[in-house]
Amino acid sequence: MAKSDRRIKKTREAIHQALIALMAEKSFEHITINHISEKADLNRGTIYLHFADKYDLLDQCMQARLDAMATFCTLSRPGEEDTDIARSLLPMFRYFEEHYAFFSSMLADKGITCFRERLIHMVQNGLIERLLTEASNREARDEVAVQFMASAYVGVVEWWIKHRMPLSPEVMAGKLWDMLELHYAAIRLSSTPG
Amino acid sequence: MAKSDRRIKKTREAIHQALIALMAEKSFEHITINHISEKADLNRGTIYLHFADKYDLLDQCMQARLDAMATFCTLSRPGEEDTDIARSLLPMFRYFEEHYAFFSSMLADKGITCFRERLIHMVQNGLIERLLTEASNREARDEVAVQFMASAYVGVVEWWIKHRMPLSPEVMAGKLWDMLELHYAAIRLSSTPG
DNA sequence: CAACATCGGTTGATTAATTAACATGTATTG
DNA sequence: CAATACATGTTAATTAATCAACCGATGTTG
Repeated sequence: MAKSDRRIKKTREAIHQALIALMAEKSFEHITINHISEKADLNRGTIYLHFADKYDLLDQCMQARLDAMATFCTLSRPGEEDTDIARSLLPMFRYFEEHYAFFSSMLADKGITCFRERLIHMVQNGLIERLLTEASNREARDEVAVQFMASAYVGVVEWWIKHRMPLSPEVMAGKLWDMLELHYAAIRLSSTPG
Repeated sequence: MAKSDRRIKKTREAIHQALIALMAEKSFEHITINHISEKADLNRGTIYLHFADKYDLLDQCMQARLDAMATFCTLSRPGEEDTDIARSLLPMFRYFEEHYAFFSSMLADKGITCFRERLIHMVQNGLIERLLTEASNREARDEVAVQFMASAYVGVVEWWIKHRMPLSPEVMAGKLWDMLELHYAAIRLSSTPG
């Protein structure tokens, strides 16, 4: 990762933004390197200085957005060691709202299958596991329960984005948190009876 | 004018936009080259590759906006040889509305005196003279009348911008055109009596 | 007064982006 | 089929932007 040169950051971001903009117009398979270079106002060869092909570009673009989302969620949480994912939900929905064009394209494009899996994976590692590995039940983590909650989580997010965000981030964060908490309480009850 | 390299255009535009953004925050005299380079996300030395100092930058920035405004007004006029400035008024007000931040800063900053003069000069050359030099009275142009109408024109624009655009571009274009036409008719009557 | 900070302007070495060509493949079309 | 038009990668030479210094001036602060 060559760092500390503004040109690299600007160029990569311009290419990313061009791809995102084009994906709002047409499907990923119909987008060409020429289109991207024209939209980004860059020489076509410049793209190959940073990306092997358009699939590599899509891969890096996805990962960059997901990483940015993750840092955005953790950074905008004042309570540090709370391991409270409730505070992460609202920033996450706000991030989705802010980058609606990107996530909507990613979820709508039939040719892109890995994005949803990545999102689930990120939710698993970053959020759900924190909840299920609290001090009380750190040793008794249930992989199936993690998968269950992460899938439900992402499913709700997907519904919200595909339906053009009919509810506010605040309402969505509240609803999702209520359901997660409800299920979490049920897990605790069933695993430690009496 | 070194042309045909995208980097030059992008860099110059980034510096221009940084200056415009900073002028919305503080007066021109309090803006430093450091501020501009930080806001534009450029190396400080890069600015000196394009501009002698911040005054040269302001000069070029002003001229670029005024030139863009002129071409925008003429380009968005379908009727070619009509010499009808009425069609230019609405695009002009729309251009002002679009670049409100820039023009508002330029007119508000006490340290900038040449901008209003340039605007008047542009209105004179580009618009008013067309009106007053029609076939009927091409030889009998009145310099005082030109100055009169151009000043009135710019004064109306200045009022509109300084008052935060309280009326729509359509209404403003209509009002200004009515007043110009009224005065023009009066001139014709007084110069060719009977 | 001396130490310190900041800005303006310049410079040299380095790195990235640009242009304009390649060669190749793949459709489309007359 | 031949011609045409694009799209994909790659390349060499050129140019622009970057970084990290430098210097002198100016101004602040202890």
